[in-house]
This record gives sequence, structure tokens and C-alpha cells, in this order.
Amino acid sequence: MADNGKKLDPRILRTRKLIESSFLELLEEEDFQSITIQDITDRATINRSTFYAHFDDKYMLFDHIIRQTFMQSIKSKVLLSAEFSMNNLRSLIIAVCDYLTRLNWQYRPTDLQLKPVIETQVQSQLYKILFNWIKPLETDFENLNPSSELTASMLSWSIYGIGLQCSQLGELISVEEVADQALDLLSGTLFSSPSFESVEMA
Amino acid sequence: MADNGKKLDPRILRTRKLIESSFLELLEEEDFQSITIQDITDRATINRSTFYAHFDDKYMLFDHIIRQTFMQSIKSKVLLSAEFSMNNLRSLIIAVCDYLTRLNWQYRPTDLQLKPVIETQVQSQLYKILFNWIKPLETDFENLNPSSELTASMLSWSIYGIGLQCSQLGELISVEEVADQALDLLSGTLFSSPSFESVEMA
DNA sequence: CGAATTATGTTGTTAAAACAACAAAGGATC
DNA sequence: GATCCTTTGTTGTTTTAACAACATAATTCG
Repeated sequence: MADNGKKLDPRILRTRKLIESSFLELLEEEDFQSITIQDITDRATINRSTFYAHFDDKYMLFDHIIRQTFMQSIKSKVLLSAEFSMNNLRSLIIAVCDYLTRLNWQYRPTDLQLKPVIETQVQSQLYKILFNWIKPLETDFENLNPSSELTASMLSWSIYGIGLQCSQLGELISVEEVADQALDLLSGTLFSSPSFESVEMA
Repeated sequence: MADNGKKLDPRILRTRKLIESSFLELLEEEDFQSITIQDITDRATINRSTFYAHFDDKYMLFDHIIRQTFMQSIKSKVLLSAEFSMNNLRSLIIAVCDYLTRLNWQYRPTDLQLKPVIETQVQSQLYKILFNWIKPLETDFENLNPSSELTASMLSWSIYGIGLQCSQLGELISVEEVADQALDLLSGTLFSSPSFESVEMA
């Protein structure tokens, strides 16, 4: 997904990694707001102006970091290349819960401005994952079924919602139980659609 | 000592550090001989030809590494800026023993070719340290005393020899005891010279 | 031994990072 | 509100690293 085929100059890769890891380190030490570009570039041992060759600003960097860490976390727990199945959906839900929970603990929740950024990135990445899963299931009766776009959108928001719930309740609940409950609800919706008649529970 | 006043381009510092740490990592994993320039530069995420902009070859890099790690180790245990005293000399002896012992354990002793390189670097650095200590003690009766150069040379080789002895005997002996014995021998020699009449034992 | 592969150094060109200097926006302080 | 100071973005120039290509040791292997 977004796997750039062209070989990038090693210096670019190195510089980006330095920026990313410096920023992640700083995020564990202080608030997002109080971090300056200079702080980041100092720690990365690069020039301040070089930062702007890679990212528009701090916010774009944060976008990128969330997208990247989210996809890394998901890829380590879910086979994105696999086909759609209730089991894969379950894994995805649990992975999202885990990610958002970790995010809640790892970084100060003081920055209210960050929540919408995280929301946008996580939901849009979920949409892409789900759309790639669902698209192949499209039947010939397109007019009878909800479109893959609509299904992916709805599912992505549902899963984001579940993840948010989990991350807020924290240790009080079992992630797996929540995932199973959510699957029950979702399966009712999904199986009413002809596209999903072949998708069975394990 | 060799403290270059001019500000170096951060890229140069970063590249050198990357080369140095990659090389040190590789030295812990395999023999010096089997390490290629490509191995080093791959791990350092730099281009192979960039290596040659910083070091002539693998051997020059090793020279530099020994010099650097030696001075780092010494500086952490001896105040080089201080003046000459038996106590400082004792600290220096112990520090050299520690360094050479660690070198013996850390890296494979299979590379016989490395010993002379280490010898050269350690002795020459010791010479510089000792010369800077001894020089201020020179009296006006230069013709009566052994020159600072001769004294520094003799002492540096003596201390290197002590360090070698310690590193070979390993845990069998107490570094401090050896240092004290050596100091007894050295003080006999040193105190016969008018330059050292003011240098007392603690 | 001889061929094939691999490692070493070198060179000229291209792309990226460093640097310095600037204008402008944002915050703090009086 | 005026002032000072910090941070932000931008730009043009210089320096360094990447790259590709080459010739030449040095190794490996049949």
C-alpha cells in the first residue's frame, strides 16, 4: 500500500528516519505544542531548513507519524494481503484497539488538538484496508448491494469507534470480548447483504 | 589534545560517527580481516565511496578507532589537564590496564596483525599525555637531566608494558597491586632525577 | 594453473543537506 | 500598545554524499 517503487536516495531515507525517531522521542518527553522544529532537527543532527524539504510543518509530520506507526502496528498483527473474513476482521478490530490504547498511554493526552488528527489518519487508513478487502466481493448485482465504498466507510468508522471505546475504558474490559460483541453486531448487518453470503464465521 | 577548533560540517561528524559505530559493531561480530568496506558502509547507511573521503582504508579506520576509544577511556578515569603526580601516574597505569584488558575480551584475539597497531597507537598517545605532564617540570639545568622527551618515551613504553602484562594475566591479579609495584620501581628511577624532587607520593 | 568472482580504490557528475540571511508571525513582558 | 525575543517559513549559494563507471588487486573455485 503506497509502496513507492522508485529507489529513494539513501540520504532521504536516513534524514526522514532521523526526523521521525527524534520526534517520537520528544513526544514522550514533552507536549506536542512545546516541541519546536529546532528541537526536532537538533536531535536529528540535521539542519532546520532540511526539515522543510521533507515536511510542510509539525502537523504534517504528526500526520505522517500516526499513519506510519498505525500501519506498522496493524501489519504486525493482521495479514492485509489476505482476503476478507470474519477472523481477519476480528484481528483488525483487536489491533486497532491495541494501537489506540497504546497511544493513550504513551503520549500525554493533554493535547486535545491531536485527537482529530489521529481520528482522520486512522479512519482513512482503515478505509483503505477494508476497501481492498471488500472490493473483490462485489457481485454483479451492483444496484442491489450497498457499494464497496459505503460499506468500507461505515465499517472503518465503526471500527474506529470500537477502538476509541476500548482505549478509553482501558484495562477495565477485555479487548477480545469487545471485538466479539462488535462482530456480532456487524455480522447482522453484513450478512443481510448478498455480497457477504460466502463469508462465514470460523 | 588535538581539539580541532574549526566547526566541522554536521554531515561530516554524522558520517564519521556512523562509520565508527558500524565498525565497532562489526568488530564484535566477526574478525577484522573478514570485514569489508562495503559491510561497514552498508551498516552505516552511507555510500562506499564516501568512506574513502574520510579514511584511507580499513587500517586507518582501525588506527583512528583505537586512538579514539583509548583516549575516551583514559579521559573518563584520569584528569589529563592536571599536573604530574604519583597519584595521577597511578590512575593512568590502572586506566591503561583496564583498557587493554577490555580490548582483549571484547574483540577476538585471533587477529595477530592488530596487536602492533594497538601498540603503536596506545604508546604514542601515552607519550603525548606524559610529555604534557613532564614538560612543565623541566629545570634550568637541562644538560644535567634526562630530556622530557626521553623520560616520556621511557615511561610510555613502561606503562604500555604494564598494561600488556595485566591484560594477559587477566583476572589472576589485582590491577591496583600491579600498579603499586610498578610505581615503586618507577619512583626509584624518577626520583634520582632533579626534575622530580618536588613530586611526592600521596 | 587459469577463469570467475569479489573487494579495493579512484573519478566525474548529480542530488541532497548545510548554511546564512531574510521577512514575517506569534508570545511574552513592561 | 510598543518592544523584545523566539519561532516559522523561504531562498540562493556552498559543501558533502550518492551514484555509476572504471581499472586494478586479491580470492575463490573448478
